[in-house]
Amino acid sequence: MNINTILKAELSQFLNSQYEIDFQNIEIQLTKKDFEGDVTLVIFPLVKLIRKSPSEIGSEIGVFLVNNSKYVESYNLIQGFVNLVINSEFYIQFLNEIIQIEDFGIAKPTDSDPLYLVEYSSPNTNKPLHLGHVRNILLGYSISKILEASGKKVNKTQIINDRGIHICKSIIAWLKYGNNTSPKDTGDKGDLFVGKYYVLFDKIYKEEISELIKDGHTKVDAEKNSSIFLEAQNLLIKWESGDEKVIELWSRMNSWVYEGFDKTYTDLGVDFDSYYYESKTYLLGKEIIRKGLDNNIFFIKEDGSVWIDLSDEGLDEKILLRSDGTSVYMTQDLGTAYLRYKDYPKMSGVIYTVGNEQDYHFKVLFRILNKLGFDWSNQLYHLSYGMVDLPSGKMKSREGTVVDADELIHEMKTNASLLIQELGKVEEFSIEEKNNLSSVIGLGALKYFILKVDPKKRILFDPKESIDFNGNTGPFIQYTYARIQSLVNKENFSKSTVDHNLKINIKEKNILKLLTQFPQAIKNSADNLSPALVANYTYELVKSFNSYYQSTSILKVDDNLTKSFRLNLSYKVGLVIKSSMSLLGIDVPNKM
RNA sequence: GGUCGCGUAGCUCAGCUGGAUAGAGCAUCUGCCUUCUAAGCAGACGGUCACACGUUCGAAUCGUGUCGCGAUCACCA
Repeated sequence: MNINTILKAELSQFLNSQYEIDFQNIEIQLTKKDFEGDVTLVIFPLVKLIRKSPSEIGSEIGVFLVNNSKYVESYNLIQGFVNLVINSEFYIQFLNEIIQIEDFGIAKPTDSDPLYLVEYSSPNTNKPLHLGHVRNILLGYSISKILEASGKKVNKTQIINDRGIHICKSIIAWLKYGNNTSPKDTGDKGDLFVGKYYVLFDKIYKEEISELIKDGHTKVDAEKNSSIFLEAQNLLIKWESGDEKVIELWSRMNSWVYEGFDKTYTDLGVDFDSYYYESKTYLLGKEIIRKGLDNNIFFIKEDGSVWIDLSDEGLDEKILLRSDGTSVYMTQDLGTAYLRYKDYPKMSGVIYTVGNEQDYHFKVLFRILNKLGFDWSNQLYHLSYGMVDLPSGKMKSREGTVVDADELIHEMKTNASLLIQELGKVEEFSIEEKNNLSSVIGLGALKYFILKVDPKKRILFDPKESIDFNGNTGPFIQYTYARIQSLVNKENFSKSTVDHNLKINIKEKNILKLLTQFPQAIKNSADNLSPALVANYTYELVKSFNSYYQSTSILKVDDNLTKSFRLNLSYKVGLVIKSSMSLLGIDVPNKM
């Protein structure tokens, strides 16, 4: 039951009978604050068609709707805007309708719904996850949930960058200085353990370079001739040739890293349905390039490297295979894309959650796939998001100026825990309950902080200033949910049908108005690939409810009908908050 | 230099496909806990929507240009 569609139908009936015009696109929007009314019709578009003044048309429509529509109580006309007051009956009917639907607004996709692959996280296996990954992971996970809620089947996936020179660097440093230890020996988290050797490699590499420069080499020359670098390069060649010892070592180190990543994913409350590995797709990429060469889509330069020329499309030449025949980033991505469509032939699209520093890369990737004649190339979307910057500038893993994901999660929980103690609301909680609550609130704050911002905007994160727990934050929303649970539990509430003739007040109407918009909010969020829309919707609803909560004694009325209505309303708001937060991957506590 | 993105209150951000007097939070100030949880509520203060021109009944929103910030244009990933 949607008031907009009802009104549109009634209006087009009016226009048909009075003026014999068929006009479907009547604009209906929410009435602004400070004006009386619930919804507003913008009648300027009709002025030209009907050739009457806005005020004439407006009052004709207003009178018609008041007389003919079951739900329009009154109207007022201001400068070409017809504000309609919708009656209590509509809202109560609406509430009665949705109270019966447990997951109001949330679709449950079936096998017949279109399938989308959402790729996110996509880490390198040579170092731990950092704040940038956290934004990526939260965005990807949330958008998967939102797509599902809007009726699409989703397969959450990642491409794991498990091969290449960067892993070889960690391996070399470990071989030289690792004394054959494993994360178990040192007690480190696996990804952290391997990351340490990556940092160590870089340190030695830099030392060797400056030595070589001292000895008279140029910088470029020194970079190419550093012995540790040559060792890493040599290792990569051995890896590509399938050297058993190297492969064994490589997969052992990777497995440490995966263990570490899994821990972080669990902490963040995200998961995946499928995994792709570059080590398994880069050869396929090479094959595709060979075919492209046969079809003259690519060309070979004198040194043997393979390129594509996109200069006629405003892009430039792009390398696809190095002169030594080894693959580059693009090679792997071509292979991965192809493999995915082989695995899921009926797929309706792939969404790549990758930072905006790679906008150009994806533009080129999609163009190449198109040139290769894959008809699915226009179903690929790059969900591009802005970088997370620190006050000191960009995060650089090699320089150690990164905010480590695990540390950040830990810190958020600690801060939440301190606040819980301070507020002293949970003294009767067990240690376990307190820990759980700290985790829910700390993570809620972190997730909401990141997701409420438009993905394409960059975020400035100051590690010194911890994320807020007041105002437009995750904990604020969680708090409101907890209050509602408290009401519901206190009364042993069970849902019921509310009497049609009850009159509702302004605040109740505002809340119900917002509830009617929940499905639309999800749809907008899915269409724009932006969890921020869901986040902001939730905040509006929560604010509105809080105001109601504070000004109305929800439980303290003599009239049982009114009390029942208030409880039903509160209960439903609670459910919508919960659904909405779950689309952001945020849990809500029953008590806090 | 080319391309892409961003620029809204002191700070952090909303503002959906153009609509009325541009909205929140933080910070500052004023009230409100013997009343369902004060992580809250009500209010005050705070704006040349970077700038200019254009499109039209109407522009923060669309177009062009200028300025500022960022990203990118590698035999790195």
